[in-house]
Parts: sequence; C-alpha cells; structure tokens
Amino acid sequence: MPSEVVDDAAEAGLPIATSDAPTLDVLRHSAAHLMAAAVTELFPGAKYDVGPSIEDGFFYNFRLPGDAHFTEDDLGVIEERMRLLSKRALPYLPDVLPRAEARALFEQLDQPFKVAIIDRLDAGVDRVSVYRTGDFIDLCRGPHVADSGVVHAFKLLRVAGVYWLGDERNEQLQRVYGTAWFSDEELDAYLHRLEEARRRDHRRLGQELDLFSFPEELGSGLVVFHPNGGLIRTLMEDYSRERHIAAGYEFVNTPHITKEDLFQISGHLDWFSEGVFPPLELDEGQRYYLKPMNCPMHILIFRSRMRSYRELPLRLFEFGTVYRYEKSGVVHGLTRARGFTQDDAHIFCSREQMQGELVSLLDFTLGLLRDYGLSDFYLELSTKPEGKAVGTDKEWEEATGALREAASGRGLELVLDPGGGTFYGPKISVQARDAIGRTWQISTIQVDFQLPHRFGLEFVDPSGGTSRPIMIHRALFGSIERFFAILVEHYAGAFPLWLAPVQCELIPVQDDEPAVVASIADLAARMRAARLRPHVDDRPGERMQARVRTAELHKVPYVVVIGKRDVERNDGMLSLRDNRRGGAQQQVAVDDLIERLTAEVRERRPE
RNA sequence: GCCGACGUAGCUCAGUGGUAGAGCAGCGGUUUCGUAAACCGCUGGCCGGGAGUUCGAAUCUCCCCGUCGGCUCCA
Repeated sequence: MPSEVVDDAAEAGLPIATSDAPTLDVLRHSAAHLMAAAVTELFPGAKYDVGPSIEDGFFYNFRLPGDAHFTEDDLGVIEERMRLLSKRALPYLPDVLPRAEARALFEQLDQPFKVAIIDRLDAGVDRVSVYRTGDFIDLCRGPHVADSGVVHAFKLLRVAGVYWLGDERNEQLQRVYGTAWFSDEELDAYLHRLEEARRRDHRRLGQELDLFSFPEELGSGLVVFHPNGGLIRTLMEDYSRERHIAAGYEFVNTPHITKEDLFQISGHLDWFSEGVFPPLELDEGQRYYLKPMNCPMHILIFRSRMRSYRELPLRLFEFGTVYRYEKSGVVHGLTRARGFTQDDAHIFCSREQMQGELVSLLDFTLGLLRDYGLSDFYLELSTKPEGKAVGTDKEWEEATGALREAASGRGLELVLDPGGGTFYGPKISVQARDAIGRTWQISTIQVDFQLPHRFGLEFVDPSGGTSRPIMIHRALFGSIERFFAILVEHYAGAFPLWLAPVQCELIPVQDDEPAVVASIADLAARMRAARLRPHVDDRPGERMQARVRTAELHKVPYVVVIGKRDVERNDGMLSLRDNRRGGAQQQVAVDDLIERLTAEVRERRPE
C-alpha cells in the first residue's frame, strides 16, 4: 500500500486561501485540480471523484460519460490542455458555502461523487469550502497555490482502473496518475529515477543476464532458474545454510503435498482458503493440497515423539517450496510468484525462552541481511487483524508485547501496522531500503500461540508435567525468489564478487599465439584452484574489444586481458579491468590478483 | 478477480485486409586485432492458442492463455 496523503474531502472544512510558500503536497493537489479542469473541458459530462497528492505526484479519479475510457493517448491531450490552462495563470479561488448549498451546487453540476462526499460528512459539519479554477469547481479544503501558472513542471504518467472508495464491490472508475514538481529540473530528475528503476527491473535483468525465465507453458507465476541464476541462488542458499547451522538450527525436509486434514487442523483452509490451489482428488475421494505453508509439516516433526524441555528451543529449518494461488492480476516477476521457496524455520520454545529467542533472532536476521549487502533497515510491527484472527486478546497482547520488546532498543525505527498480523499471531517485518531508496519487506518474524494449541503440542517440563510450547515462525529472505529479485535490483545486476556467476573474464588478445593461450589457461587453472570462478572468452572470430564489451554487458566484475606483449614482457604483471568502476585499469601481479579476489569473496564485500 | 494496454524470429521492434521484415543474437567463412561492437554470407516465424467474419486475416470480431500499468489482495 503506497503511503497516500489522501485528501479526504470528507473532512472538507475551513478554507485556507492560498499558500505563499506552497509545499509539494499543495502543488500536487493543485495539479490534480488542474488536470480535472482539463478533463472536464475535454470530456464534457465527466464525473470527478477525488484527487489527492500522493508520494511523488497526484491522481484524480473520473467516470467518463457512456462507456468511454481514457487511453494512454489521451494523456498527451489532457497534458496539452493543462499546459494551456497553466499559461493562463488561473487563480484558485476559495469560497465557503453552507453544506446544503454546496450539495445543491454539485447536484446541479451533476457531480454525484461530490454529492456523495457531502452526504458522508459528519452531521456537525455545516459549512464546506470549494475552489474554483476557471470554469472548474471542486469541493476541497485546500490549500492551493495562488494560480495555475505555478503548476508547470508536471507530466501525466498512466491511467488505471480503480474501485470507487477502494471497495471491489463498487463500480470501477478511471484514475489518471501524474507527477508534479516546482521546477523542470526536479521533474527531469524524477523521470530519471523512474528510468533508473526500469533499468534495474529484475524481470528485464533476469533476461539480459540469463538468470531465469517464466515459460508460458509453465503457467503464470512459475519460474525456472537458468544456470547463472541457479548458481547465484545456490551461493545464497549455501551461505544461509552455513549461518543457520552456526546459529543452532537443524535441517528438515517435508513434502510438497498433503492430505487436507493437515491444513484443516492448522486452520489454513478456513483462514487462508483463497490462497490455496484447488485440491487434487484421489480415487477414493481423498483430497490432497499443494502446501501453501510449511509450518504444519514442521509441527508434525515436533510431535513425532515426546519432547523434553531440554530440547528447547528446537529450531527446525527448511528451504521449503510452497504454492499459493495469487490472483491473476497480482502476479509480478519473482516478487509475487505462485510457487516459491521460503527459508523457513519454526522455533519451538517455552514461554520463558520466547523473549530471548526473539532478541537473538532479530540480531541474527539483521546480521545475515547485512552480509548480503543490505544495511538500511526499519522494523514494522503488525498487530491483530480484527475479525480475522484466532486466539484470546490476552495471548495476542503477550505476543505483541514480546515482539515490541525485542524490536525496541535496536536503534531502528519501529513503525506500527495495525491489524496487519496473520490470523494466528502478530509479526515483525524487517524492511530494507535498496540502493535507490526504495523499501522492500524482507524478513518476517511471527509469534504463534495458536498452532501449538490446535495441534496439541506439548513437552515435558522440568517438574515432570507437560507444557505447551510457543512457536516462532520466521523467514529471513522471506522468499528466496523475492530476495533474489531484490538483490538483482539493489545491485542493478552487478552482483558482489562472492555472488557473481563469473567473477573474472579472461580475454586473450590473440587466439593463435600458443604462449598467450597457455598463459590464459594457466591463470584460469590457478584461479579455479583458489575456488574462484574465472571464464575464458575464447569465442572464435571475436575481437578483444568485443570480448571486453560482452564482459561489461554481462556485468562480470573483473576482466583480465592477456596478449603477446604481456607474454613477451614476462614480468608476471597483468592488466586488470574493474568493470564496476567504469572499466578502470591497473597492473597487478598474478599472486596479488588471486589474493585480492579471494579476500573480496571471503569478506563478502558488497562491491 | 476487476479496469486498461499489449503479445510478430532467442532478444528489441517495424509491418493496420492482398507473397512476413530489420538490427542484435546464433551458425559458416575471412580477419589475429591491446580494454564497450571487424567484415562477408547463411539459418531462423502455425504473427500466443482456438473459433468466427471475408474471395483473402499478423491486421477485423469473440473466447482462452500469457505479459505490462494500476485497483483489490499480499492471510
């Protein structure tokens, strides 16, 4: 959900005339009015709904007369009209009207959305403000810029269908999005940022770097990793595995399908049915489901025998592949797939151990993410979703309190997400900012009293009696595919050396010089012996320049070019090109080169 | 799921009712070149799938699949 500074016109109240030093919000809100003015001129009979400023821009919702719809081509036309209106420097004129009079006005203008807004105002509101811009009049609490001439650095970006009042049972309106800034320079900079985001798009880089694909025959939201992507993924998993072993996790494996009983008991079929693929029917009418979550399987492992308090905390880890039915319109590359693999673990512990586990878990999580090159975090605490939750208020309070406790004192910003928890418990999400400042939800840590209860889990406590364990669900990458996509975008495809599929491209200047060929082969062998991943570009018929270019396009971190001159000089020095630093070159000795690269890998340097 | 746009060679795209095209990639040859593209030639397509309209469909209509931008959802 993008953070929208919603101009809830329902609060239309006292007018604030014009703003001498308008903020970006004011400017953008004024741009929204200007757009609506242009639209109502160009499309007589258009009904306008609301038009707030949002992050980086603004929008306005419309219903066009008849079955008419905006097309992308209309954006240019509307934009032109806006420029015309802008040049006329039309003042934004405020007025205050008695509520009934305003209602009659919009009734007369045949603007049903505005009438509806007035009707939804609190009973105590008896006066509302309106703004006029040329012939356009809008219910609005302001403030606005002085005149439309201030709104000149803008661009309309896209058109979208939206539900009236955001409720999918309502009719769909058309929303036009735009961006607006005080100066053309700022506008250009913003458009540049959009371009930069497009350049980093993991779907595009996934194809260019031959990392993965979504074959149409496979079905929407289902991915295949190619050798390059597969290697990166394996390296990501290997390091995660190593760290989990060190942190006291034990590894388990579970199947991809299960009888419905399991998810009946867990409650997923009641609470999560929309996300579950339809069942497979067996001959005897037995129903099997693809697993949307791993937790019930791990619970069965816990429950497979009597457990002692001495075994706790029991941390069961699995790269568990799950399948979730995502609505067709929401599938999006690797970040929203229908089949994906979680780095999923469930920690079974006593109530007394819970707090300590959460604290060390959060440390573990942030440390691991930092090793993958992310360093700018904030935390989000999601609380009980009213009406969609199981368990008592007391349990929810305890679990929420424990999470809050663990999250505080981390030196990280903690944002509240009311009602955002799962049906079985509250959660902390770790959010990270990437290289161009976008935020991604990464890790999730959830406290759960419910599943242990539903599955009747218990352990023998020190007194010889039985107690019920607490479960902590946690996925640090979230989903490997998603985390992979985030890294692709964060690094713009130029992975740090320890994750780069090819770490050093070795390029012969001549293919037919035995001494050059031998020198390259020798260097490649020495690098492999040092557990580095060199690649020799000996494609016949390609010139050295073309090979350098290919290595650059493939975002290979380092390039070594060896030719006759090097061999003849015979001083052991090589020409090393650093692709991540604009192709900067330097001379290095072979031993130094290998030492330098292995150190960079060992330290997992982010670039 | 909903609104809109789109789907032509491995990739990026041109082609709007009359014989399917370009660049790159791939393959074959020539070239052996010092840090971002040598040159010549060749191959490559059920124009996403199906049904319809038409003498004739990549092109028009409908259904399905898939992609993109949003909405809703992200439990």
